[in-house]
Amino acid sequence: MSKVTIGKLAKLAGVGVETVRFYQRKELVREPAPIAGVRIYSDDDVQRIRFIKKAQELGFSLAEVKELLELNTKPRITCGNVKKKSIAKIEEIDQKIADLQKMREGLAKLAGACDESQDSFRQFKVQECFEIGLQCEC
Amino acid sequence: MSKVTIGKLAKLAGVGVETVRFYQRKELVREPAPIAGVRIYSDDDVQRIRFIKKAQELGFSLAEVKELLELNTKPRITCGNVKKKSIAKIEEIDQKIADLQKMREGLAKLAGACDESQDSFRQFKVQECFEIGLQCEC
DNA sequence: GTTGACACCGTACTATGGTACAGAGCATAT
DNA sequence: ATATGCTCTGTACCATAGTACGGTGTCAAC
Repeated sequence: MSKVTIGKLAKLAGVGVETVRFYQRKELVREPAPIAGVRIYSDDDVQRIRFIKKAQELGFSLAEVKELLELNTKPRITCGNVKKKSIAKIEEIDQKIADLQKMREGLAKLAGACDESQDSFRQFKVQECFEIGLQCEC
Repeated sequence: MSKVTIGKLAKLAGVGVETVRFYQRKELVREPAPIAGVRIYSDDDVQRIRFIKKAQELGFSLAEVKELLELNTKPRITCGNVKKKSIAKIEEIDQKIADLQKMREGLAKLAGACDESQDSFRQFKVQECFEIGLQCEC
């Protein structure tokens, strides 16, 4: 359990110092009591920031990430409440996975058409490519 | 193939008129030549905007969405180039899916712990919950 | 004992992705 | 013929998520 200052924390988590402070202002990351004027952080804080970045890349806003994190950390939250919210989040995630899979399929078809004749490549059309909307005139 | 004006287009796609115009300025959506001062849109445009919104929810920025869309629409792009880029995007998508699955797993464990005794619920700990960083003190 | 590398705090600026007018024109319903 | 509802162009404003910076303090090395 490494004890580090904010600079090292930021580096370990792959963000800037200013970003850490920003997350603290937003109450996404805790602000330990300063010891002799300096705040000391642990591995947990590194993990937490990494989680924030990951979740963001997956399309969650900071507000949503905060909600996710609070599932775990809010002291007053009840068991049933946690369960309900967890399940709602799982459903959201399942939807995202399904959408990503659709997108993946479309891109795979597009890549596949590139292997065929120029002719079939040229005849490649939207509808076969992505039901969700890419247009193709290759 | 319905022919609609911008208001209907926006409604069908589930966005505001101003958002459509914004996408046009960003060259994400075409701007048809006006007929008697009014632009007419088709189903393809609806689909395209829906795709943009979907991709955004999945964590792609508008710049990335533009790239995705241009895989299909750029006239000068070569077959090999399309293939290479498609495959790169597919890998990105696979990573996102994997991350979402990890997150899903963690949430499922959290929800599961709520079913067990108060005691096991209380003993629930970070490490078992999310390797990627949620903290639990339930 | 001063120079450098951090830490701290606060404020200001930036980029992305919209959202909201203001002012003008057409079109059709009353 | 005029009011309502839409279109058009343009500019200005907004929230989110950082990023940068100025001024201060402390400690450690040289």
